Amino acid sequence: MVLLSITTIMEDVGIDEAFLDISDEPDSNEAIVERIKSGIYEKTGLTCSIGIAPNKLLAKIASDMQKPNGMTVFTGDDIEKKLWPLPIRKLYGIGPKTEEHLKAMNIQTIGQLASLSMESLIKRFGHSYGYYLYEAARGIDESPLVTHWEPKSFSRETTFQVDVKDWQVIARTIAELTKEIVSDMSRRHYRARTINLKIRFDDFRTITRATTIEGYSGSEEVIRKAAFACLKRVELARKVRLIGVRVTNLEKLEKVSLPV
DNA sequence: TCTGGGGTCCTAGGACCC
DNA sequence: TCTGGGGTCCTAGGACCC
Repeated sequence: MVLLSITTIMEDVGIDEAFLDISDEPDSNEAIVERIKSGIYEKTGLTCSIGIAPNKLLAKIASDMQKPNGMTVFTGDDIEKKLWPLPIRKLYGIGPKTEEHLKAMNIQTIGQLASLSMESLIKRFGHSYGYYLYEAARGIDESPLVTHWEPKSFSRETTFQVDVKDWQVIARTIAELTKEIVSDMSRRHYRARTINLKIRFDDFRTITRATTIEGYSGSEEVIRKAAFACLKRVELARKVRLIGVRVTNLEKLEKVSLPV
């Protein structure tokens, strides 16, 4: 609510982050930051860090630069000075695997990443991600704020305290997870066509199996049966550490309640 | 560094159809 | 009968984010 009083163009990112489009706000950056900080402090007693930049990618990085209770302004002119010296891992979308990969190529900073050609990045990382890295290293990000979205999947998973071998326990767990998912789904008025089962073994190997059914369903029985059909296709040679169930391929039901 | 849960997106390969 | 191209759907796995 604090943030919505600033602007209604807002994208929630998880529980404690958001992007705000303040490009049309008449107040100065400093004034807006002050309103946000004091508003959040009054409501929650918490401080926050704020980044102001021409796009989401840079705003995210900027907000990270002065961590407790800070504010960083990033302009298009700061790319070389502020972005390029940073380690690659600071770039949104670069995780441990890509970091490792790039370091093996002797790329340590975002600036060094920016020295690679688009062709070589696409060759190494595939079309979409290679192109993303090329642009991100230059601070380019045209992605709009997403103010409304629909879920693409519902899932539940659980890790056992002790690795299990007992088929009964596995089956019961699948049934329980399914029940919770179906409850989520029906509360939010969705039905699904594809049911995924995820199993992690005691050696951390993780496999998935999917079943796509004839039409969309929100029936606990139908979805549980599909999950069991997936389970049948798994060779349970090792103990199981984690079980997960996910439904994808969703259809939103209209407010007028339809039979499930 | 190794901890868990709920998500998203991407890629590759196979099946099937025209 | 064989070869090949293009499109779509499905499955399995991987990487990343909060």
